[in-house]
Order: sequence, then C-alpha cells, then structure tokens
Amino acid sequence: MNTTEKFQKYRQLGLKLTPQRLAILEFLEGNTSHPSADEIYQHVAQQFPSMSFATVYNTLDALRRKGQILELCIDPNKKRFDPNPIPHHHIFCTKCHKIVDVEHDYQIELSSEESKGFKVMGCNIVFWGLCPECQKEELNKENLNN
Amino acid sequence: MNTTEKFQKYRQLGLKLTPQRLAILEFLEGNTSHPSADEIYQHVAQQFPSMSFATVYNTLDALRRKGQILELCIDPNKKRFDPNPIPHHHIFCTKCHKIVDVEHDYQIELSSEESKGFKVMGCNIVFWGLCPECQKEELNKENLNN
DNA sequence: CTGGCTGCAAATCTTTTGCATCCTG
DNA sequence: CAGGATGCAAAAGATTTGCAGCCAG
Repeated sequence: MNTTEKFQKYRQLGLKLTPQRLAILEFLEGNTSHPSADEIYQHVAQQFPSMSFATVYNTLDALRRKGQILELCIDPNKKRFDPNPIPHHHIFCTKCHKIVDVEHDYQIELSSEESKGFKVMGCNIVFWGLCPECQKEELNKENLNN
Repeated sequence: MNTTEKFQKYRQLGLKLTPQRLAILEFLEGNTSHPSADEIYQHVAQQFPSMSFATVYNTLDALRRKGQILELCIDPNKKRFDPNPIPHHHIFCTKCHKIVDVEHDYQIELSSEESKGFKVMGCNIVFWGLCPECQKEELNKENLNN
C-alpha cells in the first residue's frame, strides 16, 4: 500500500493521518515482533525527536478502536501491540517475553452451560514455554553446573 | 483443611505461615472472583490495619513460585490471582472485567512446524465477551435510545 | 476555520525495592 | 537465634490526563 492509498484508507476510517501517525503505521506494518508502546515510541522518536508518549498511546488507541490493530494481554509486564487484527493465537516465551504468531484456526466452542450466560465474542489461545534461544541458554546453564 | 493442616502443608512447601499469610490464604480459599492484589490487600487490611502491599505481593509471589496459585494475564489493567492452580481456562467480560472459570479440557496441540521451535509447556484460553449483567445494561441503553 | 492531534508535564495506578525491625520455626 | 517475613516509604514503570497550541481536511 502506497502513501496515497494509506491516506485514503485512514481518512475513510475517520482518522487524520499525521506524519507521526504515518511513522507509527510504517513501523507496525508487517512487524511480527509484537512491540510495546515504549518500543514503538523509541523507534518513531528517531524520526520525530519531539514525539511524545501521549501521541503513541493516542494513536494506538485510535487504531485499536477502528479495528486496525490488536492490544495483546499476554506479557504480564506491559501491553503489546499486534498490527494483524485478524483473529489468531500466540506463543509466549516466559523467559525472554518473545511473542510469536500461531495461525492455526482451532474450532473451539463453549457449550451454553459452560459459557455461564456470557455472550462470547471470541477467544484467544496463548501457548507458553521456551523459545529456541532460551532453550539453548538453559542447556548452557546445565552444562556449567556439571 | 483446618489451620493445623495448613501449617503443615505450607511448612512442607518451605513457607513460614504468619497470621498475615493465613488471612491471605483464607481470603483466597475457594474464591472464584480472581481478585487483584489491591482487592486482596483491601480485604486483609480489615483484619491487619498495618498490612502493607509489600507483604501482599511477597506472599502472592511466594505462593505462585510454590505452584499454589496462578497469576493471570487476562485483565489488561492489572494482574489477577487464581487460587486454583490446576490448568483451566477463563471467560473475561470486556466491560466489567469479571473473570469466570472454564473447566472444559480442550485437547489443543501445536504441530511441530507451528510451534516454531518453542518448547511448549502449556496453553491458556481466554474467551471474551459480555457477562449476563453487562448484556442487560447494553439492552437498557438501547431501549433508552429508542 | 475547526475539530482532532501533538507535545509537554504532571498525575495516576500498579508493582517493586531497600531497609530496619520483627518473629516463626 | 537465624533467616525469612513484615511494614514503611520511596522508587520504578506503564499508562493516562489536562491543556495550550498546531495543523489536516
């Protein structure tokens, strides 16, 4: 999507596309690292040294309300953001806090008794464990102890 | 479990059972509201006006490390605690932030390609939607608008 | 031109930490 | 009586807010 198309798209969504927002969008586009607000801030602040956290949070919240991004509650320390709003799942490394996408479409249903009267709108699965890098570190530790 | 049995149990786990900890444990026991640290603090502070947050967090962390409770990452605003450490799932009300248990044992597996090299240790499913009370409120709103 | 956006700073909220003192085992 | 636990207060982090000015549409 080129810049003109982006302007059209976000204008249709009722969002003004400022240079700061464009920079945030371009950082997020295709980004699969599930960055935190701070990581997004650190990156765009390189181009806009006057960038403030208020703008980052404001933009992320506007994008979330328009269904363009997901706010993830997976990392216990901070919110992480996912530029892919299509429902999908995640694997979380409990050691380094890496988050990786899982595209598998599980057909998970709650029976009416199980849903306890809730109107269920969706579900998210978080697999957790150790990423390849952290597994290696664990092995190194063990070897040092022997 | 009576108090004597609790002392034995926690002593075996390597935890000193102080009156403050006992009060926290008794508040958590059978509690399915998934309270936050602040809610736990507010409750036990009634019996122990000198109670500090440090003690609440310290106790919760000790219990978590011994596998006695779960720290839930479901409510984006704060950690919530679950006295039931047996793996299970949850439904989350996005409006009032109520969390309800789901005991259904889904057999969810990740293929080796899907797990991207992670050593997967477990998974948690969060269903989200509106609880019965918040559905009613939504209906009332609609009626007011008509 | 006007309503939404930005930047700044202060405030808020949750959680953590250092440390002196206390008390369980 | 030793090591872990408590209480207090301050600090640390993440996120939100108020507000004056700015600028995209």
